[in-house]
Amino acid sequence: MRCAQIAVSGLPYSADKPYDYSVPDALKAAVVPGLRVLIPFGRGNRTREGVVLSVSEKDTELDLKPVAALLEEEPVITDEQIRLAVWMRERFFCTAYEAFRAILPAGLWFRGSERQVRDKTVLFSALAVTGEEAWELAGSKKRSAPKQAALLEVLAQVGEASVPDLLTYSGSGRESLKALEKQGLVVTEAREVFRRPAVRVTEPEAITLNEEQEKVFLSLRRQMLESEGSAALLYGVTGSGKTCIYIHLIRELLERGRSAIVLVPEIALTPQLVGIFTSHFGDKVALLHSYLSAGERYDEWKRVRSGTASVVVGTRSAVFAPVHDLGMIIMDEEHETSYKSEASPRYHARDVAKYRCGKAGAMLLLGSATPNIGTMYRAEKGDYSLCELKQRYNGKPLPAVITADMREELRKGNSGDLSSVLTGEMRQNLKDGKQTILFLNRRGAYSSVVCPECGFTYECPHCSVSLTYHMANHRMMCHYCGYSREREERCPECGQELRFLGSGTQRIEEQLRQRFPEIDIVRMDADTVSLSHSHEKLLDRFREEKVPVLLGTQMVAKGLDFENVTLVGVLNADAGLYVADYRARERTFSLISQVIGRAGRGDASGRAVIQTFTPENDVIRAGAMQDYDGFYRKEIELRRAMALPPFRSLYTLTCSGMDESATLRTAALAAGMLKENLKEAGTDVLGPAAAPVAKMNGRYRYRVTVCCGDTRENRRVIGYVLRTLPADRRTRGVLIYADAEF
DNA sequence: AGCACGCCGACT
DNA sequence: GTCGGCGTGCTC
Repeated sequence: MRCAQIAVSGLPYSADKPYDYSVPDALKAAVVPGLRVLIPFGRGNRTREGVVLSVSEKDTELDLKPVAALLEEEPVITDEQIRLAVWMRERFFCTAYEAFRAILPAGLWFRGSERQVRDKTVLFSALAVTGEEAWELAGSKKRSAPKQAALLEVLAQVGEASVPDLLTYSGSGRESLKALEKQGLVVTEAREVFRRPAVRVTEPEAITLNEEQEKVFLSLRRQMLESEGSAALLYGVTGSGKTCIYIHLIRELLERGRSAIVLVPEIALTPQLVGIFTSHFGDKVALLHSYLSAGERYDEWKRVRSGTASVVVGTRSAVFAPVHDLGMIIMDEEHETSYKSEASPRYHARDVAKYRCGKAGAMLLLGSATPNIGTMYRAEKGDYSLCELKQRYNGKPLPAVITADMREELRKGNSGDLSSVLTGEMRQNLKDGKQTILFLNRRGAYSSVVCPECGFTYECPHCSVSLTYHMANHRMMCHYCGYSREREERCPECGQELRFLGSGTQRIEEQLRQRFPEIDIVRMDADTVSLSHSHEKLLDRFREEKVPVLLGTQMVAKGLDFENVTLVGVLNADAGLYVADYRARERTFSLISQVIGRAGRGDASGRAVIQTFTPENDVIRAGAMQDYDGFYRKEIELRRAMALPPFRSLYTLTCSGMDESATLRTAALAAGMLKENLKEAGTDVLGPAAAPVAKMNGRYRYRVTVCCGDTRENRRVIGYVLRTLPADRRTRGVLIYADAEF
């Protein structure tokens, strides 16, 4: 009898394994590995999707269920991709089916089944009256229809917004919006939102390499052509021309009929890069990222698969692009955290890239000005070759860095968020007609409210975090679950007047307006970006209207080039440094470095002001001096001493459940099982401990951390715990998953 | 994870 | 007498 081993959809990790099905004679010819099929599953025999992993002949007349139907005539999944999925399952503790979902574009999964790929539209609401009229109406509706008033207030501020955003920010329901539409105050229309972003094709500048670049290029070229399956680190300061080298290398590959994948951390923030690649390689470039609709992504994916496109530029998931004859994977800004997936499969693009390059005989090229500590260590050890670019192009100097001691400011009676040093420099810039970028570290980017008398704060009822204040809707909101409530003037516990704590971008904007009442400011944070639906619109305004100040979070720190920016400020350099995460120091360092790199990219020499409460901190000091090497030396010794990655792998098991004691009990059981089964010397099982956000969406979260060698046997034990524990009645209602770092 | 089967309480 | 509560165990 013909049998097919099938990876089944919708299973938890604990039930995931190949399931045997019989292949009816009529389907015998078509059922081959890689084919997606429909199969009956479970007692109810409900239809599920599956992927054929292998096909075999078995004489045992087992009572197998038959494959019900085929989802396609020819398999879309290659043998290579099946092996990749199996590898991912073993390494990242996901089901095989989840791995396939990551490997293939979303659009593919909907074809043939009931869901269809359609043009994605989103409802947008806009004011049908002027902003002033809206404000007035909002005032008069405050009593009779507070929800409508809230909607009008938000719209008066932003003009228009998508309906989901609008409802979230105003805390109102669809009914209130309908009422406003009926009154003719608001118009709502469906709009296509995910058009393929028009690529700004820059003129294909002549990219001649300078002496240093030429040397690096030649050495990488030799490695690429001669030692297949190897990896290299291109360590180059911001503006040293890494992109030029990428282009020259890709050109060499294309001449030999091979393909390349270029990974970038966030495509919306690197439009220039996409433009440059398109200008050099034209139609050979395919773009793969999450801002494309499922249909568009599917089309680009097909161009890659057919071999029409041989240069893929994309974000994390583009590491799976099915290019023909892969010759190189480039990971630009390889230290960026967005390369790690936070949902199952919890993979790091670097690990997948390494695997694929090894199998395909391709070169993995990691580029960064502040390499990941593990990457630099491997380069030092000789696992990766190391190429260094030290010169900034045109010999532009790095900005002068000034550290502002915020304790000193406090002593001088300045309790605001802007140091006198920074405002002084800003004043100078305004006089010179130059622009300034102010950067607020994410940790401090939102403001909460506190009672100075009794310490009361608003907490989310579902998550163990404080609610933060949002100017757009004047409401207190939870960043994890979206819960919102109104803010009171006085403390509900003791009646004292409530005060703001932390410095939201909005609050800093207020302080800026007080100091510089005459100037225009572009604020770029999660709120303004989601309401305007674009980073680019905000950045264009900053660039083209030469707005004096850009104030924002993380996103302003990325690879943006502004000729006229000569001053950058990091408002809270040390926020995020003192958190319970061994990567905090590394992240803070690269953040500071990156921000400093933003200044002085034009002709005038730049300055950077680093505000901190701990100017003596070694990370801050190394960051301010742009001393990656010094930072790396110290950090790698710390890691060695504590036996953290890259010296050992780190596996985090997270348990989450509605019942706190059951969740903790499950974590303790997991810790016990791990300790019992991981006998290898140099293995540590830590915890259980409450996760940094101990409660999210009503679920308590406890973690167990395992530090051990990167071995198959260790992963087998962890997999065993993940499969066994859910069957234990003491863990009822508790979810368990694991996350790996190598 | 779903989903059926099972064995106990309050209803026509 | 039955409808339905969710605890238990399995899925080729």
